[in-house]
Amino acid sequence: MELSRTAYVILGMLKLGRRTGYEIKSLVDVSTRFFWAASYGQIYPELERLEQSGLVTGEREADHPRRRKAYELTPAGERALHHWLTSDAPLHLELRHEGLLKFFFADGLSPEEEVEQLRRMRAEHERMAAQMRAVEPAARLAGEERGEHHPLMTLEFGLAYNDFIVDWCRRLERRLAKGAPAEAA
Amino acid sequence: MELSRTAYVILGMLKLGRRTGYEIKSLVDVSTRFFWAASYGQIYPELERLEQSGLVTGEREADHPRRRKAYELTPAGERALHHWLTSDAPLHLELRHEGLLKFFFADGLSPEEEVEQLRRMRAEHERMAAQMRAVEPAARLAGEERGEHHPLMTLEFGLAYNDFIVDWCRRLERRLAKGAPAEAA
DNA sequence: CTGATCATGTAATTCGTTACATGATTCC
DNA sequence: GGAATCATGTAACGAATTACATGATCAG
Repeated sequence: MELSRTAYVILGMLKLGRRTGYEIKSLVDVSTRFFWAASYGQIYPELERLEQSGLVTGEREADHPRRRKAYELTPAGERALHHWLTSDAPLHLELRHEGLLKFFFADGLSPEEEVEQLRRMRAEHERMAAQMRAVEPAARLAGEERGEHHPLMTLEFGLAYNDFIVDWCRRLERRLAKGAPAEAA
Repeated sequence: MELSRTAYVILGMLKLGRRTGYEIKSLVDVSTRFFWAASYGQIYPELERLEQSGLVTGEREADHPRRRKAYELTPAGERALHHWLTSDAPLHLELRHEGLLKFFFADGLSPEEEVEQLRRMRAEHERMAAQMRAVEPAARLAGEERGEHHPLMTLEFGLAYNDFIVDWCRRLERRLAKGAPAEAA
């Protein structure tokens, strides 16, 4: 029974608690999104499939003021999640970075044009870092309350990661500003 | 005239010299692949489209021992490339990292299981770094000869980037080995 | 009462990979 | 002579985004 990565995102989120598709999507958008995104177009059909295969159970909540269907993990779902978490299958690793792609081809640009591009790339990573810092307090609180430290640690990684790229951009910008030679580090 | 990112990869590679589709693919596989991949299924049809729109010209090489079609940039192709390189359109930035995804959900794992996963993630990044180091001398030489420093600088970034992640994994592995508390950095 | 948010879903489209098919040439 | 590499292409499939449709409820 091969599951998609998105399926595991869902199983993982349900391990953290009973949730609707909408809630899963909202959570993803402030947490895993930075290294694994998911859209409604994936989540709802995948929930359907997971229920069909008995890895999750959905329940219409009659008490809730809104019409909604909340899901939780079945024992089989827990097992599937744990199996994936400990499996030695090759990891899907993928980076698509248009800023780096442009930089690769930047030999024809003037120093001014190049600095401008580096600034734009840096701005994007600063924006991401800011978004992460915005959710950090909530993540810290939730983590402490529930004894779950990994979501916060992943967030810290994301911050360090973005800072790393921001620093790299900044160094190059400075060097180019000083009538710089384009020599490597 | 909106072009795909893959189209720009091709234009960029042709800016560096006259090339066949096969050669472009080979080059991509040892250079941009780490932050922007491309397959034959994209390259050949895209070359066709680019020729149709007059951004590249292809020529059957009669002198060459093999039957092949080499392409080069037209002035319009050069302009399109330069326009993209200096444009302020939002950058496509995407990271998909199954290792981080697992780490995010790792609160249920035993320290041993977690260390094992971190090791696997580290191994993948070490492998990538090794691949980059393998092509580094050639990239350095080619860059010096032709005065094109950015491909090499991008490679150096890739190395630093992978080392950054490798270090992060290593730190956590050590902490976990010491009967570690899972506290954040 | 009105806009924001909660909530569920689907259809169309785009993007990209994988696998296959084919054949020539070069290296050992 | 046979394996590796050069070389071009396509078809099928899968993964994911975007946009759309729909409607209820909540906050001001």
